[in-house]
This record gives sequence, structure tokens and C-alpha cells, in this order.
Amino acid sequence: MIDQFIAYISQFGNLTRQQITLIAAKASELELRKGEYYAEAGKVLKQVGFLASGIVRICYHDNKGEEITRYFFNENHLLFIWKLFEEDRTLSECIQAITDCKLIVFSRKDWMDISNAITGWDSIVQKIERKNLTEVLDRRATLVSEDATTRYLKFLENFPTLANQIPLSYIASYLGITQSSLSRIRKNIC
Amino acid sequence: MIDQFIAYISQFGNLTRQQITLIAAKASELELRKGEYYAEAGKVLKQVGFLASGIVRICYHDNKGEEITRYFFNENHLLFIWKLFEEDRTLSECIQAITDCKLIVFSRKDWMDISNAITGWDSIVQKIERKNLTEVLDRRATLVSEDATTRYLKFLENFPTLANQIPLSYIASYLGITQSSLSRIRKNIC
DNA sequence: GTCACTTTTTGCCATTTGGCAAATGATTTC
DNA sequence: GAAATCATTTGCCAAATGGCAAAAAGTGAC
Repeated sequence: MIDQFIAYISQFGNLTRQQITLIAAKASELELRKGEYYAEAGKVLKQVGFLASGIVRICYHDNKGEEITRYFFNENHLLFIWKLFEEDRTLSECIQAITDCKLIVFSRKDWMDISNAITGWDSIVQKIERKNLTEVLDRRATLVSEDATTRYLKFLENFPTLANQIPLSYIASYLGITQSSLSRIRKNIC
Repeated sequence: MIDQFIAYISQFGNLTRQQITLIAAKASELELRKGEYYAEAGKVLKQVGFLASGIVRICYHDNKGEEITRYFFNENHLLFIWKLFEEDRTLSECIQAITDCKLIVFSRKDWMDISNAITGWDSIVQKIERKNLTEVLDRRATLVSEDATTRYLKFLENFPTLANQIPLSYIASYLGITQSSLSRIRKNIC
């Protein structure tokens, strides 16, 4: 599983064998069952997490107490990497496994050790962070100006493997529509 | 005007007098008239721009040819700083002045010279980039699940100084609603 | 297979928002 | 100040979406 993480990182910059050994030594594995939380709103994000397999969602409670899904991540994503190095690391959203998940995690300290030991690490991580943030931004931002059917079609494009794996209620909430509207939209499309 | 830029940067990290002199030497000023474009979709972003005064909007054309406003920036923002260092610097959106604007600009090369000359520069810029991206993301992403009135109220919160300075058509497009809906919403609120 | 449980679909109607065109208001130009 | 132009509001009706509850379909345990 660590190989998968190394392969992911290597897309963004080269690592020597020594460096890989160092990273592997710091890494630990984490499994989450469907429904479990990786991180909770109001708490501080304490570790870097790489999703090796499974699906998580980012969600929050709005002021009416509704639980709203803001985003999905599937395998090969660093979870909320940008949050770990902001001044305020308190989360406003939670991260929940919606299928069984396997992760590689690093404590914040180990991650910083790696950063100090490996020249170019920060630049690699910055590229990943930028890619993740702009991807989330593009996918969410364009939803605003679309009607419900187009939103759903975009969801299918953006997350082609997810549609049959997760409850429709999460998808509806991600799209900002009700579950019954989504159901009707699906009927019209198929 | 360069002082304003230095003050902005200094929020994110300290600079010596020497470093400030270097930055000032590389900076140049740019004025845009209302309606002029700072950058256009399909072209490559060639410079770093700091908006010292005025308002710009980010907009694009959807597949029906509609022009859609995706975001606004007012003074004290680095414009699309994250885009300048992606592999593909081709813009999918344009940046248009919607009031008269004053900017400080740096060519990509000068910016990289500064980066090489000033230790810690990259880390300062990274903080700014992260702050900008997460701010845009938070503001846009939450719109999806709100109704039109709530969207407009959030716009007023997020951009308190903008409401009376820019055409309602831009605001409506930013909110993903029609101009007539926005007009009715405004009537109900006031 | 049956039961209990959860998820998804459907029907009915209310509400919100869109589409279009005309009217009003604001701004600029001469 | 009048004319021309642009921005905003309004009226009318249609279309899209929401709210609620019941029905149907799917899932897992025994």
C-alpha cells in the first residue's frame, strides 16, 4: 500500500531510493469502516492522510441542522492537505468514510520531518495541494450556474466510478437538490 | 502604491529593507479602465498581478455562449497567483476590470528572480495562494446548497463593499440566478 | 422465504425561479 | 434639457424544484 503512495507522489517529483525508505519508515496504515469518521468538525486535523482505497465525503451541518455533503474523494488523494498547514487547523467540516477505506497516515511531526529531510518535498506537496484545491474549486464552482439535471450529469462526469457506490441522498446533497428531485432526474435520463 | 503591496506581503512574513528594495525595483504599475481585460480565456497568464485598487471579476463563457461571472476580487489580492505556476498556464476564464483599477505587476521571470533571491519568499507566496484558493472555494462552494435569497445575503456578507459598485447582472450571474429574480429578491429584502 | 429495515421512487400540490417583453429609472452625449 | 443608451424593475405565465407522505424496491438477518 505504501508503494501506491510512493507512486502517487512520484507523479509530482522524483524520489531517491533512500528517500523512499525514509517515507516508508514514517508511514502507518489506517483502516476505516463504512460510516466511520476520519476527522470531525470543530476538531484539529492532526495527521496527513492519503486515501489508498475507498471513498470519503466532506460534510458539514448548516444552520438548520441539515447535514450537507460538500465533496467526495476517492482513492489516490491526500485528504485536506491544505488544512494541515493553515494557522487555524480547526476543521469546519468532517470527513467520513462512505465505503470501507484504507489510508496511509503520517503524524504532522513525521510529515514535517520528511519535509526537512527531503529537498524538494515541499515543492511536490505544494503541487499536489494546488491540484487538489483547484480541482475541488472547479467542480463545485461550476455547479452554481447549472440547473439540476446538468449538475447531475457533471457529477457523473467528475466522479464516474462513484454513482453506483454511494447513497443517492449524499449525491443529492452534494448537488444542492432534494433526493426526490434527483430521483426524477435519474428517471428522465435513463 | 508599492508600499501597499509590501504591507500586504508583510502580513504573511517579514522582509528586510534590502529585500523590499529588490521587490520595488522589479515592480511595475498598470492601470486598467473599467471594462478592460487583464487576462483573457485561452491565453497564457504571463505576469503576477496585485490589485491595489478597483474591482475585477473572473468570468467565462459556458457552452451556450452565456457569459458567467465566477468570482470578484477587490483591492489587496494577488490575481490568480496559483495559475501562474501550474504546468498548463492557459486560462479558462478571463479577468476583467469592472471599475477602474490600479495594479502592481511582475513578469513571471522577475517574480522567479525574487523567489530565488529571497529566502522564505516561496513560503510567503504559498500562504497567500492557499488563503486565496480556500477563500474562493468556501464562498463558491456553499452557494450550491442555498436558495437564491440566501445566496444573495451571503454575497452581501462576503463582499460588503461591492454591492453598490457593480452591475446587478454580474451579481446575478455570480449567484447563478437571473437578473429578474435578483431584482425581486432585493425588493423583498429592503 | 419472511421479517425488519433502509433506500429509492412516486404522487400530489405549493413554492420558487425562469423566460420574455414592456415599463421605468439612470446615465451619458450632444 | 432632449435624445439615446444602458440598467433595473415589473407583470404575466410557464417550468423547475421542494415538501411531505405513501408506496415500492432493495438489503440483510434469521
